[in-house]
Amino acid sequence: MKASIKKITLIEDVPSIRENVSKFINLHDEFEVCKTFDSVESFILSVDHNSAFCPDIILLDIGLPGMSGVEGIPHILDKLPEVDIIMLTTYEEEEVILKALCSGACSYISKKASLKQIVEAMRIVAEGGSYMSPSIAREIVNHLLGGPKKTITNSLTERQNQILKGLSEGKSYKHISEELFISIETVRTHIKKLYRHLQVNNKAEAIAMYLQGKIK
Amino acid sequence: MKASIKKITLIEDVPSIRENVSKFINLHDEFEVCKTFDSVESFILSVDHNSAFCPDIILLDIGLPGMSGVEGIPHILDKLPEVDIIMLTTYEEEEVILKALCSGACSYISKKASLKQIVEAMRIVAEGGSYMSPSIAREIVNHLLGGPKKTITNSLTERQNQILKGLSEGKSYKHISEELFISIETVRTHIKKLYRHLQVNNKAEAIAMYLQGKIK
DNA sequence: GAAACAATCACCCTATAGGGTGATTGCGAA
DNA sequence: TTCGCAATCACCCTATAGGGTGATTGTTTC
Repeated sequence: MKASIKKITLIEDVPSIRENVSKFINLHDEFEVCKTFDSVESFILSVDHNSAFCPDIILLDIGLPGMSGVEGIPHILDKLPEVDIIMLTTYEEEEVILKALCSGACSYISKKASLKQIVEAMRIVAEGGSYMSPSIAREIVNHLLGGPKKTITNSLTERQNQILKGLSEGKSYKHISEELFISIETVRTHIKKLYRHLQVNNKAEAIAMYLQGKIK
Repeated sequence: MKASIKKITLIEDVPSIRENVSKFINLHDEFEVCKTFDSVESFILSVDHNSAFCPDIILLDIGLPGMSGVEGIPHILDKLPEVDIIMLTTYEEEEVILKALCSGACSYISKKASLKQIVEAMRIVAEGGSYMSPSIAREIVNHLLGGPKKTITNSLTERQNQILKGLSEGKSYKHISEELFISIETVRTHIKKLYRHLQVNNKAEAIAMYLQGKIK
């Protein structure tokens, strides 16, 4: 693993940054910048015209003209599902970074970081890790909980939760009633009450709340 | 903010660790260990009997006798929603740590880390951040994508996606048909086809797939 | 230019969901 | 000990969902 040279592609619209970063990366034996692009569009075109071309890591500017870096991630992963994407950010814009990570980027690094740090981030990623600053890490942990503190607002009874869980698994009222050894009428009663409690009018909305972790 | 002394509670079953960590933390002016407990149960009891008691940060052993640390997190957050929980782990068991973070822990630290590092992690958390090693960070990024590579399997047509989106927002067939300027029969046809495509039999299952990001 | 398929619409029928009202039991808090 | 409320069940009615079959139009692909 350590022996193989990782192929790097850089997508960045500012020529000077493109050149400086490329040069610095190429000073390291384990990395090699294969190609550089000034936009996601031109990168995609290149991949379409040469299916053999497949970098190991893409350094992707977050603020590109035309299609932004974040928008570009799904398109890139669509073509190259195995590639590791590191976002290059100007500031630590937490929301944008979180969105990039959710879209499939596996790490990010500030352009203000030293070139040394950029290479360090690439090493971490090449070894299957992901660099993350404390503030972004916390942001992500909050995201895991489905939004900071909105979660705690609603809360259902045990029974209501059991039944809502059943609903979200696609079970019918009848099926649920049989599983819980209660009448289908009782199931209906619980559902009516939990709808009112959640202020929704149908299964779909209730399930959406449940799956998005806005309950309990 | 910096001026206030953070109140720390330690939940750890091994007395020697409890004492050593407490003593070391108390050497630092910004932190103060208020109380220590040997189990989540005894901590909860204490909170119930003294509602005024509210630490800022809880250091929670992941491998406790009785209720484990991970199991204890929701119970603790139920009583003290605002508290920051740092898990104390023996090894970097990625699955367990991920589960702990999903349950509401905001960071974790290895017991093998130096006492200095534990205090460092506490500082990061006190400032609203979260410590995270590269391997755990990567694990979490993968989790954000809803499991490594399962996502890319299914894919629906544009129309099917629009309609599924409508369904997951709780809209009726009729409502959707009006929004898209098509007949309700057409909506029904699309839905029948997308159900077959996703191998489901009702709204609930389709919505679950949609919201869990298993589509497109 | 035939074959495949997305998008559109129609009619059949049954099953399921959703809203309203009302009742009983049993528990825990005021 | 009354009040509130969770859990249980019943019957009313209408709206919506779901499955089957079949047809037309237009685009894309081989």
